[in-house]
Amino acid sequence: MFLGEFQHTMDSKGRVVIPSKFREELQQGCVITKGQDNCLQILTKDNWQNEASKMASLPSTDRTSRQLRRALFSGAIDVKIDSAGRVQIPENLRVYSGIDINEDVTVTGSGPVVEVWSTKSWKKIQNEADQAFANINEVKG
Amino acid sequence: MFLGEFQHTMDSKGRVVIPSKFREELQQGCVITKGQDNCLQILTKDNWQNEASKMASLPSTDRTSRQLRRALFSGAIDVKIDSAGRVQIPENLRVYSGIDINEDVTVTGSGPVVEVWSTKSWKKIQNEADQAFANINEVKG
DNA sequence: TGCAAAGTGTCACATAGTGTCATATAATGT
DNA sequence: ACATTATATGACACTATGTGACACTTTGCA
Repeated sequence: MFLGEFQHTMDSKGRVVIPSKFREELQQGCVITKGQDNCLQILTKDNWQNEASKMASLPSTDRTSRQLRRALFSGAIDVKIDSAGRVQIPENLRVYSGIDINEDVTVTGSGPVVEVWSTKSWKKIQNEADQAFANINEVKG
Repeated sequence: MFLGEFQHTMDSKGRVVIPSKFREELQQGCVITKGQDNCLQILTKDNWQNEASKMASLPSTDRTSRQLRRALFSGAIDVKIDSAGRVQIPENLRVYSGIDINEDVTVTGSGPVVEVWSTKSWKKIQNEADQAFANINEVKG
């Protein structure tokens, strides 16, 4: 279970530090994929296998299934954490997430997955999320 | 399992670089075929055997099956990766995929196969694919 | 046989990616 | 508060990869 919010920067070579609290779970291999709202998701190997196997069972004769498979696999990449606790984010995922070289990055624990955001996008999303959370409490309260 | 998206160009002699991450799995021989939606597919030898035998077992009484089979077998060619990590794409497959000499090529991992696209076509398909993917996630979420 | 076109092999350069280290900053325990 | 440890980040050297160039080989055809 991943929890918390961490500020980092993407270095000049396109690498991002994984918060030390998350490393143990991710150390033996993890997969980065495109997530919702232009964030990136980091999944453990097990978690990824799970997602991927769902795809394998879909028929390749069906256009939508093919498209799903393409989106999932082409948007994913398996990475390993280097000795300084960083992972390399490939070009296409940098573009997708809007994280440029030397820019601020927010890494969040989001239960079963880790999410990586450009800090700009994160701030927007966070406002929305907080708002939604506050409203729910009002209703319940 | 092939993952990721890579930009290359077709050189003046009709060759395309295979991303280094894919080479190990393909090094001991692979087959290029026509794929769906005007992409090209690169399969490992094993995977190809598998596909081929599926095709062979389709009823030859069915017109669609015959067409599929012709496309698959007549469009297929086995290639080897040269010392610079490239494969030669024959004329007929270049035409089929719409990849011209010196043009941009997108190579994607799509689970069990590698797909090769003219970057133009890929951009179109990718939009559709991302859409399909986003919809699924919303339903799940 | 010679010529033209297509394909293959090799090399060198530029750049992107990787590994490592040193310093700066933050977290932790006493 | 202080010392100690862990973590983050920039710098930089090194390696791997991608690309263009070019020469050589093969093929098809006049």
